[in-house]
Amino acid sequence: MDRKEVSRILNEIGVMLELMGESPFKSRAYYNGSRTIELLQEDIKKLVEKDRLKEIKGIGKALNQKITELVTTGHLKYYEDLKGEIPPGLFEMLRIPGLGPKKVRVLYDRLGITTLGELEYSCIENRLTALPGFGARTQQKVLEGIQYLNKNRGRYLYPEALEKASKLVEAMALYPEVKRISTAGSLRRKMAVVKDIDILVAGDNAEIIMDRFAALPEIERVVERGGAKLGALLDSGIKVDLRVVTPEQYPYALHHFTGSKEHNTAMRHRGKKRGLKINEYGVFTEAEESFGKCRHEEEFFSNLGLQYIPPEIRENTGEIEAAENNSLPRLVEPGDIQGIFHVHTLYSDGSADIAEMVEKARKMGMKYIGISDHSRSAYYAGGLDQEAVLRQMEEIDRLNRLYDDFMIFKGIESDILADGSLDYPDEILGLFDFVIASVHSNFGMDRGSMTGRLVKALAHPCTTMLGHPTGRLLLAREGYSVDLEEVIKAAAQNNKIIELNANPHRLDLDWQWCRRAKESGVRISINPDAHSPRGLEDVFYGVNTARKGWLEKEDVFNALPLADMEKELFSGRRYTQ
DNA sequence: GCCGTTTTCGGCCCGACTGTTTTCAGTCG
Repeated sequence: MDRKEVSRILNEIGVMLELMGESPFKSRAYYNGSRTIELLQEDIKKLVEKDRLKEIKGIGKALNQKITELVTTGHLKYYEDLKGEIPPGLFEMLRIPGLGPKKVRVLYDRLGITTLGELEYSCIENRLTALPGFGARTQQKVLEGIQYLNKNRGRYLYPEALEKASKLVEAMALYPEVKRISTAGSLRRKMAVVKDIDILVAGDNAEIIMDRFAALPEIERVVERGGAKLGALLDSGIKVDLRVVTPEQYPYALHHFTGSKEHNTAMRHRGKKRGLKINEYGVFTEAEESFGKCRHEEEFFSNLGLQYIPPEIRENTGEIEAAENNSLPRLVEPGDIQGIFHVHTLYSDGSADIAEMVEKARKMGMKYIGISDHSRSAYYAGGLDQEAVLRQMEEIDRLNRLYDDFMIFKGIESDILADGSLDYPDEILGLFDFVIASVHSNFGMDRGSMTGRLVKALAHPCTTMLGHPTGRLLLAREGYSVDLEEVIKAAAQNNKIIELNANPHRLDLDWQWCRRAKESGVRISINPDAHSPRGLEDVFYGVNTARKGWLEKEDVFNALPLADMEKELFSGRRYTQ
């Protein structure tokens, strides 16, 4: 059993313990354990073999024993017993806003409700109002919650949420009462998928600011409102939380509401050890006096003896320790990107010709572009036969003569066939400046076979990089089952690049794995997988993910200047007969 | 269930908001 699965089970145990009314600290121990395993850098099987799990902070005797059982046998009796006691429908009920473990437990104990359907029926029958801690309002909210769940899965891709949030922020910034404003939360941390939009405002009159906000045309409905906080639904269904603080509180609140929760928790623990209390209003000594003054987040961190931690990496994965030691990475920036690979054209399923893609790339300030249409097996996408490959190469040669400050590299996105081989004979593959090897078929292979398939493709001398390594489509499709640890190892051994597919529906490799690749010495190419000129801009979503994965300029393949890239692609890497 | 330069027992991050209550529990972030 792998790391991800172990992490999922520990988390589920935490939830079940809450549902059973166990000590909240006990379930928290499982949540912490789950998170720790999820972010584990080392191979969990090896840790178990060497009996080194117990050295990890947060893994004690009980968790050590349980994780060991899971990893070695694939089962955990404790987990299965718990599962036997709790109807699966209770987990779904937890997704309803306003229902937590305690209330779900009451519904189960008193009304015997075990599914969303039964719950909806009980609401309609007006049975919830008689329960302790419930009333008419709660019953109505539960009913609405069920309907909302049915209508919407409630998770959104980053670009959609960003667009909506930016509109709200721009509109609010025009009001004189709004002194400062920013998005916060997962959106500011640039997560690939977000649940809601958090907006923080500094101002002295919260009531007026909340009135202004509630009156914005995008706001469909205000669902909660207090003295400092307003929750609303947008017409698109996205939940927005607005929080108003005073200008003095703003930097602290911005840090607090940016999170992540895990980062904040660790920051507060660290503060507490130094006799400081950290909350959204400030940093305070034990005598409740303000500790240091700050106008910006930079000062918030420096007052606490830390380097400035960029929002993207506030995930409590070592950033606080690094900030303490002055060893935070210098994260890659959009301006570091020098060129763009993985570009489709009219030759296969793109919507523009090579010249149009080149012009757009040049406008973006790029110094090179790597054209890579689909290979012949990708019938559905108009994959290129050998004749088309040669024709395209001639066109690229012709276009290249037009520029002395820009380079078009000849490439292909070659399907990785089921047996791990590439889609053309080596004589053809050897003609390309670069080859992206990607899986587009036989997604259902078992983990071992799929891993072997990718490892074999990476070992091919003509392969330059591995495209969209897991094949996932966010909110739509799980990736294929593959052992990324092995894939990264193979990339390192063969000196190959791994793509970070920057299409916002993919963002594949995920940020945790970017970091793992970096540590293994594997460089990442941030590729938009563009099918239109506009699509080239997706590369910047990939930069977000790369930053979350602690990548620096040196870790990013397409941050290489043109001259260095020419050396990379025109020297020994290619297959020669 | 985890943890310990005061501790192997007694803590465990913190606060706002809602709806139910009449002083607070539960939920959420």
